[in-house]
Amino acid sequence: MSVKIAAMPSNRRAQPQAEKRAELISAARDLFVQDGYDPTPMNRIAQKAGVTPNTIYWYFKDKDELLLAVLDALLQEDMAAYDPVSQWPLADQMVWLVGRLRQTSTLMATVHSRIRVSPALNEWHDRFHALVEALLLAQLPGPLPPASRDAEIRIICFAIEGLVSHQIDPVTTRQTCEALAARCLVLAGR
Amino acid sequence: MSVKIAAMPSNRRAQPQAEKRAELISAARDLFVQDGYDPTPMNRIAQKAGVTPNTIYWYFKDKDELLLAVLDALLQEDMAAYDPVSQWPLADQMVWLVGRLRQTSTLMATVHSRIRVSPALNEWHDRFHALVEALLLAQLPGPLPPASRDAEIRIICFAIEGLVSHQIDPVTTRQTCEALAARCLVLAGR
DNA sequence: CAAACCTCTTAAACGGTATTCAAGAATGTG
DNA sequence: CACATTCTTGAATACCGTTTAAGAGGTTTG
Repeated sequence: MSVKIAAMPSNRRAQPQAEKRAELISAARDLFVQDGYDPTPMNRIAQKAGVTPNTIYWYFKDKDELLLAVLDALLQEDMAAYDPVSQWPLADQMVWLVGRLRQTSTLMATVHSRIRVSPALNEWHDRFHALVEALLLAQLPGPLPPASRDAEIRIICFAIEGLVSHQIDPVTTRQTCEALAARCLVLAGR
Repeated sequence: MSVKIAAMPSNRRAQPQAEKRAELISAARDLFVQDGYDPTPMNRIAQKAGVTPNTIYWYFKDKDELLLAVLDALLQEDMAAYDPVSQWPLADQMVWLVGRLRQTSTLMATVHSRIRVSPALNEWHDRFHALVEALLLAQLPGPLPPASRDAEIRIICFAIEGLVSHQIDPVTTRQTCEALAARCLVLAGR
């Protein structure tokens, strides 16, 4: 308790730090999306990134924390891709979103099944839902009565989740999205 | 290739067979529902049933097959409990169903996340959805145009799944179910 | 320059998992 | 009593996520 009291500045090379982390996230993302979370051993992630499994644990506390980073990366990509879509008709937006999320549907199922076991994942899931609901709220036509408005948003949100996680043919998917959008119009027109 | 050609009649004790199997299913059910599928080792299931882990593998091929048997048992109970409920108003039925399924919501998430990995579980899930949709179809008020009818059933089904798997307070749950039922009335009245 | 230090990497080990194997006990049949 | 079938088990296998202890290699400091 003598010498090194406040002498811990963030000194060294900072670039490789972020780069390696990004490489690990990228490798994990590919494998998680393709094979699923549970079936992908840390083994293979490390191998794909050209590293020993232990190395991952210097950058991430857990396999769960790695999953969290992957989810953040995917969400960021989705948000960027959504930007131009936000001008489309509501039903088309839903169809687009379903198709987009379907590519990572296995991870969506993983998130739901790990919510009870990982508090961090639970928080991420809550933030994700809040985000989607906010986007949906901005897209609803006209002023709706707030009581039914919230219910409507929840229904749309859950329906999208259902369409994503159960593989359903494109025609049926579109019909369902049209039905959801039509309902909002009916409510707004009243 | 000489002696025992066609000498394998199904002879022995048949009662203990089914009893032991039922005990294993019961033990697994309690643990799966309480702690979840993945966090429950075959270890503990065997211990709760007063058996060695290996014994389970004489009655069930897999942990997945054991899960399947548990799901069948739960479904049977739910169906029996639903019988009187089938006379209630549609919204009340939904609220009841959500509350009922919530008790096994962790298993529902497990099923969804293991669909891609276990064909048998996938089939079970398909049958389950077909069953729920058939029940819903019988409950829809009046004759609906078949195109929107199917979409409506899907939406209700997915909304119920969403209400079950995301913990949502009772008031919000009821509001959502009322909104779903109200929509059907609007469509039928038109 | 050298010593101390921090960042990063690794080989090896640990505890836990589902599942399999080989052997044996229990139980009805001839 | 032999015998085959049904059931049970102790031990082993293979894999997994994670930890530990040790060490390279560059950075700072005296």
